[in-house]
Amino acid sequence: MPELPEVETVRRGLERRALGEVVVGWGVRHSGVLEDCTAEDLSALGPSRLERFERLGKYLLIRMSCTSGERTLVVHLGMSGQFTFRASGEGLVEGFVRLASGYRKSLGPHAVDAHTHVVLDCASGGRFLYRDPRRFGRLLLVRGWGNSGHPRLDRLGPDALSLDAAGLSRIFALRSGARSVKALLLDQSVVAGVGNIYADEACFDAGIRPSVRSGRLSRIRRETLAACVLEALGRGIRNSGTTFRDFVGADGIEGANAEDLRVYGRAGLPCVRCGTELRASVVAARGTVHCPKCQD
DNA sequence: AGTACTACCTGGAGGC
DNA sequence: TGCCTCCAGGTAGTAC
Repeated sequence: MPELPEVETVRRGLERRALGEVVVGWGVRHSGVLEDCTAEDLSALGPSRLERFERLGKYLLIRMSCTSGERTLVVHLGMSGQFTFRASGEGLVEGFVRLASGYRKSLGPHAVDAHTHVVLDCASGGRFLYRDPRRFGRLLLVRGWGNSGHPRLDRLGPDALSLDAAGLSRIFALRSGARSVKALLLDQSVVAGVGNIYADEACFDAGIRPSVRSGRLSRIRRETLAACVLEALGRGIRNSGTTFRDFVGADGIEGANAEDLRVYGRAGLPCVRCGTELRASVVAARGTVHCPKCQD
């Protein structure tokens, strides 16, 4: 479930740890994760210096200088993707923090296992691992350093963090209609970066029921929702992302935001605001949790 | 055109 | 203990 805050956490970790690394070997173990490119295409890049780590919505954009020119490695983590970097000589991070859910990894995040699909070896001896148990994630290779050049990128609306609340509210006004507020938030062509967790959190913070028709929101409530979306995403980033199962940052460390969630994953538990039992439902074909008293 | 639904994929949880 | 079924969810493609 890597959404904007999780991808941003990975991006910051890579920027801190792996800027300037030169990839010299591409080990593709499961080519199914590659989209519109082949393992041969990657190998043909030659030594590739990683110049910048950027992000657009839930996509990680790795800007590379290759012998054949500038390329962007586009990474989508899908539901369970991990993109980690271990510097040469750096010790393995063994085991994970045990979560409230009780879940715990048996393998270190930097161990190559059956779910490790791509291994990038660097001239320094460092190594990137792309691991994704559920295989919803994808790697794309795009020419140049732009934010377009592939249908997946071209379809995206503005990145949520590129907007202020007023700008986001205006976009909501333009794109609202018969569909639910939750469907609006999840549509990456409206605003890129919001997924199921932060959509539910933002709706709770705004006091808006996720199933409400987006076109029925008043201007004031749209503005509140926009502010709450940005606040929920910001909180997620400050907490280094939400880990329910698989998410880890570039260093293999889990995020702490799961403990800060108000509604997601808390169906049946009391509302933090009023104590009413939180209700589970399906909205926009996604598991959804809301407070029947605080949200209307 | 806008909206809704489903396939993809796998591990984990729960039932028996 | 082990087998089975169901569930989770981001995106693209299809259907309405």
